[in-house]
Amino acid sequence: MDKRSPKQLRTMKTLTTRQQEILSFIENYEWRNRYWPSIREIQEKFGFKSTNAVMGHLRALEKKQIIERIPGQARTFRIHRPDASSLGQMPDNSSEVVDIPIMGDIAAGYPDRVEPAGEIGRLQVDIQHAGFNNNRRSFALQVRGDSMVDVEIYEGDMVVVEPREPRDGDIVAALIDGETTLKRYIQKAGEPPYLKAENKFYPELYPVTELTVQGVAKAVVRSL
Amino acid sequence: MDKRSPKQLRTMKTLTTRQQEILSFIENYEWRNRYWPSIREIQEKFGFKSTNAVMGHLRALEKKQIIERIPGQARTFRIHRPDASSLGQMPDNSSEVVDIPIMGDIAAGYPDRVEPAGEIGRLQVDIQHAGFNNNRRSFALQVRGDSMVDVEIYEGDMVVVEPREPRDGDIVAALIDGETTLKRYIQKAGEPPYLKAENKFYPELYPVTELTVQGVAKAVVRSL
DNA sequence: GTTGACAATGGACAAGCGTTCACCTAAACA
DNA sequence: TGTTTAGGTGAACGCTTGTCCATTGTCAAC
Repeated sequence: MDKRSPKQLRTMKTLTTRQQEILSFIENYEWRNRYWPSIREIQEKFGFKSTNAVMGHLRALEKKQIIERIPGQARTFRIHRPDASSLGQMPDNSSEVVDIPIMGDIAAGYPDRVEPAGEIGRLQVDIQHAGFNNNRRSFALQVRGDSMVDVEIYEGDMVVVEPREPRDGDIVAALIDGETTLKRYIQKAGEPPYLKAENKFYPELYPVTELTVQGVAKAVVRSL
Repeated sequence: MDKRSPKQLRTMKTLTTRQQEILSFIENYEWRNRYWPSIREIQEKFGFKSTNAVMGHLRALEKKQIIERIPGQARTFRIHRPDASSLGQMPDNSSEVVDIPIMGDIAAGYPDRVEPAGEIGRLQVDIQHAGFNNNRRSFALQVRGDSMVDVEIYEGDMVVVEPREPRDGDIVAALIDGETTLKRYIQKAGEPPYLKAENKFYPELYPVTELTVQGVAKAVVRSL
């Protein structure tokens, strides 16, 4: 057991919830806009009534060497996190996204009917390759969870999904328990089809009902 | 022959020398610093005695839709540079799809100079995401070998490579022993850069010489 | 010879924006 | 019980920075 208190643990390198939120927003903002936010923009986003609230968090992040700033200069950040799995998470705040949607959560139906709230980013993918026709309603879906790690699809990856009837062996985007996940579609002759996770620690099998399968995964795109 | 005079040609879409210089500086600045320059920094770099000299060029670039700016906000640029080479060949007018050659083997030099024989397919991708929209001469490279399995890049995957100067931590396409492979580019302050395989069974380090690095990997695409 | 794009000077204003000082609350130490 | 850390309010100061006005000059085109 780690004898240190939660407090002590937090003061070292880990970030507090608030700090993580601030950091995520900053990264997210730059990712969307290609430039950094001003302190007052951060303030506004979090509803602070003083810019100094932001300053406190920035100072903390700077002391922990997560971010670096150039004193006195506007909108200049530098983020030291080579690890950057952060791109994959992007909590919320993606309000002003302009382009074609990456659906973070298509829980409640077909992608056509999804609200803008489900969009967590933009990505235009069109692949004419190996049967991936330049066709209609394909959409990108960002992967959460590790149900497909055995076929090398990881959290944060984007999967291009084409809405169509699945065939045996296809990887499909499926609606299970109100959440869209990736599963392998299995259909043997004379038997009802079912879904299967590609992770040996997830031995679950899922029945296929109407509206379960939303489309077939055609490609994985991961930005580096 | 084009009957229009050089002048007329220039007024359309091409940039004047000065404008090209300004644009290059801005792009370059952002590469190095990860944030945009202020107008006075541009002014100083070019030795202008008035900020308005810069303003004129920026207005011109904006009118030509090369750059975009947010009025009144500091250090906010957005650079739209549709790849000149791709502009001509877009399949149908599906906005900004770029088709990227898939090079099976780029052993003998820069991708520019590669013979069409090295092309084993074409991949039509348009990703407006994480800096990938800046594709000048991007090309796709099919991965052979397992030198990058620790970052989940596998044999058969296609990596989209953008020719440009690498930064510390980038994954780069590098020419080693007459063969193009993927490596991690490491450059610590005050030290010469080197390349490193992302596979714990490949502990090799490689020095960086001229012509070694061909570009920076921006995305992985795997068709399922 | 006039027009218009291009390039640049010089000065000044106002908004954007980072920074700081004083002060407050709550929880976690020691 | 006093002290530290995280989180926040409120207001003000002043540098940074984008913007605008007036003016000058060059060069090719009409």
